[in-house]
Amino acid sequence: MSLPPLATLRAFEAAARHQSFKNAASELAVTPTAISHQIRLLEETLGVRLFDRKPRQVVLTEAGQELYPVFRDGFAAFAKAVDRVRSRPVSRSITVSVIPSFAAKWLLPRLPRFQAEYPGVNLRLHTSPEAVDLAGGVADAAIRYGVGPYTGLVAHKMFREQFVPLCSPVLGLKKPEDLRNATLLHFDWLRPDDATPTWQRWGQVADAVNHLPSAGISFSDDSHAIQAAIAGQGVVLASPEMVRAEIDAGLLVMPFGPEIKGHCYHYVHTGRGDNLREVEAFGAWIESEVASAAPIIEQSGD
Amino acid sequence: MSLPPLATLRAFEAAARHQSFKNAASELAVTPTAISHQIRLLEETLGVRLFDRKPRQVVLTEAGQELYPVFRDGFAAFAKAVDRVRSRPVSRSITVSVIPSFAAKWLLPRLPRFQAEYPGVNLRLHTSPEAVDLAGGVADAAIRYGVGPYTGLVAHKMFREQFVPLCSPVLGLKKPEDLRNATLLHFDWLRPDDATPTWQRWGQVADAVNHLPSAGISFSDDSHAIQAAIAGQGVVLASPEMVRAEIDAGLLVMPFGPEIKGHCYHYVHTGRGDNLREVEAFGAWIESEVASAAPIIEQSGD
DNA sequence: CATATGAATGAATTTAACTCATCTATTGGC
DNA sequence: GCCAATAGATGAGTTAAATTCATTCATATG
Repeated sequence: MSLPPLATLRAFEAAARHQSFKNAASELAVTPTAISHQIRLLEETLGVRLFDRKPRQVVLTEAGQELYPVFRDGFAAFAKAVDRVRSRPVSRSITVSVIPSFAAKWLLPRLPRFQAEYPGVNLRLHTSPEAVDLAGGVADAAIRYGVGPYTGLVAHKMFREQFVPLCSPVLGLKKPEDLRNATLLHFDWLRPDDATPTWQRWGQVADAVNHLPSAGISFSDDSHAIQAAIAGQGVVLASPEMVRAEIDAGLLVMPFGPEIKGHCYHYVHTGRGDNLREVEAFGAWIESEVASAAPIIEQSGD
Repeated sequence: MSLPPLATLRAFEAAARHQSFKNAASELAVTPTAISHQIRLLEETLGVRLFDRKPRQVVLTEAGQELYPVFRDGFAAFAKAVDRVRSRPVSRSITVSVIPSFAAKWLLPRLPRFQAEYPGVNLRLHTSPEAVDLAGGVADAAIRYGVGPYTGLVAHKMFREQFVPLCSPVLGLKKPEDLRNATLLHFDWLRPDDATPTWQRWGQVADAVNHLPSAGISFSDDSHAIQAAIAGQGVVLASPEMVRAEIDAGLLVMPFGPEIKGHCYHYVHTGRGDNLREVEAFGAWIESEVASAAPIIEQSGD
C-alpha cells in the first residue's frame, strides 16, 4: 500500500472541488503554482491525467472523476474526527489514593506548593488504609507503602521509610539503657512483616534487647501513639518524616539510634488515561519535594 | 477545515495498526525517530495524547482509539481508489479521421516513421470525405482541410495546401501558352469555395486565361485525375504534396507556375479523453513531419 | 548483572514543498 | 481588432518541513 505523496491528494481534492487551481490555492493558503506542481506530480505518479487543462479552466477527466469522491469523503471524515477529538473535554482533575497518616503528615503540609505550581490541576485525595486497585477507577494514582509488586503499573520510588525512637524531651532519655525506666508505646500494624518496625526488632538491631522494659502501651491508631509520646507517656518507634513538624517544634526528640529500615513509599499509576499528563505532573512534583527535603537522619546508605 | 499535517496522520495510522513505532517506521520506510516526531507533532497539534508510552511499547489512548479507525478506513479507501486508477486500462489506441486522398498520399507513406517512434500506439485511420464530428466518438482526432471554425476543439495548423499545374513530362509543356494544345483535367470539388483550385482561378492568377483551352475532362475522384495526368492525357491542377512520390519518380512534373493557395490542413482534437496523451503525441509527430519535409515549391509567403 | 529492545530528545542534515519570474492561450471589454 | 485580464504551465531558486543521527532512558530478558 504505497500512497502518492499526501499533499498531492489534498491539492487534487481541493482543485476538484473548486474546479479551479486558483481557488484551491486560496483555500489551502498556497500559491496556484504550488497546486499546479502537486497535481502534475500526482498525475505523473499515477501515470494518468486527472485534469484536462483549458485556458483559464480545468476539467476533471474520467479518472479524476473516479478519484474525487473518494478523497472528498475521506478528508471530510478525517476533519470531522479530528475536530471531535480536539474539542473533547480534557480532564484536569486527578484523584490520588493515600493512607491517612501520610496524607496528614507528609502530603497536606506540602500541598500549597503543588497548588502554586499547578494552579489549573484539581487534586482530590482519597484516603484509605487499604491499597486501592487503580484499575477500578476509584483513583488515578496512589501513594503506597510497601514492596509492591506493582505489576502493570508505573511506580516511582519516593523514599524509604525509617523508624527511630521518639519521645518527649521532658523524659530526659539519653541512651538505650534509659529505656528500662520508660514505657514503650506500641502500634498495631495491620500487616506485620519483616520490615515492620517493632520494638523487638529495634532491640535486636540496637543490641539492646535486654534494656527493653516489659511494660508498654499498644495503640491501633499510629497518630494516637504519637500523641501519647508527645504527652510524655512513653517512647514510640516511629518515622521522623511523619513528625517533622513536631520535631521542629521541640515536642519530640530522637534521643538515640539506631534507625531501622522500613519499606519504601511509591507513587504509582496506570501509565494511561486522559489525565496522564496531570498524573505525571503530580509525580514529578512529589519527586522534587522529596529531593528538596533536608535529611532528618544522617543516611547510613540504602 | 484545517487538517493537521497529513504525514502525521499517516504515521499515526501505521503506528496504531502495528502498535509499534518501530514496525510503522519499517512499513513507511523511515526511521522510528521520524515516527516518534510525527506522532508527537500530531499530539501537540491536537492537544491530546494519542499513545501512552511504555518502555518498548505504545498503547492507544481513548482519543487515539477514537481516531484510528477513521484514518485506517480513509487511507485504505485512498489506496484502493489509487490502485484502481493506476491499473485502469490506458487506451493506447487513437482513431484519426482523414480524407482518403490525404490518407493515401501524405499520411500512409509516412506511417512507418510514426510506428517506429511510437511502437505502443495503435493508430486507426478512419477515412471519410466528410468532416467527422469528434464529439460523436467515431474518432479521437481528425485531419481536416478547410478554414474551420474549430470551435471547442484544439486545432494545430499543419501546412497550407497549394496547387500547381502537373502533367507527364512526355507532354513536353514548358510554359502557360503550351496549354492551348493540351487537355485540362478537372476535378469536381464537393464544396467549391473561394479557395477551390479551379483552372479558371489559376488562369486569373497566372494572367493566362486566354491560354486556357476549352476542352477538358472532369473527374469525381481526384486520384483518377492524377492517374490521367500520369498517363499523359492532360494537365491537372493539383497539390504537389499529394504527388510527391510521382514527382520524385519522374512520372509528373510541374512545367510552370504560378501556384495558387488553397486552405490549410489542421490536426484537430477535443483536448480531452483518456488517450489525450497519445492524441497529442500523434499531433506532435505530424508537426515534426511537416517541419522536416523539404519544400517542393519555393514559398512565396504565408 | 549485562545485554537487548524500543521509544524520546534535540541538533544537524536532507528533501519536498513552495515561491517567484516568466510564458502561454484564451476571454472579455472597449 | 486590440489590449488588458484571467488562469494554468514551466523551471530555477528559496524555504520550511521531514528525516536522520547521536545519545539517553526505562524496562525486559537471559
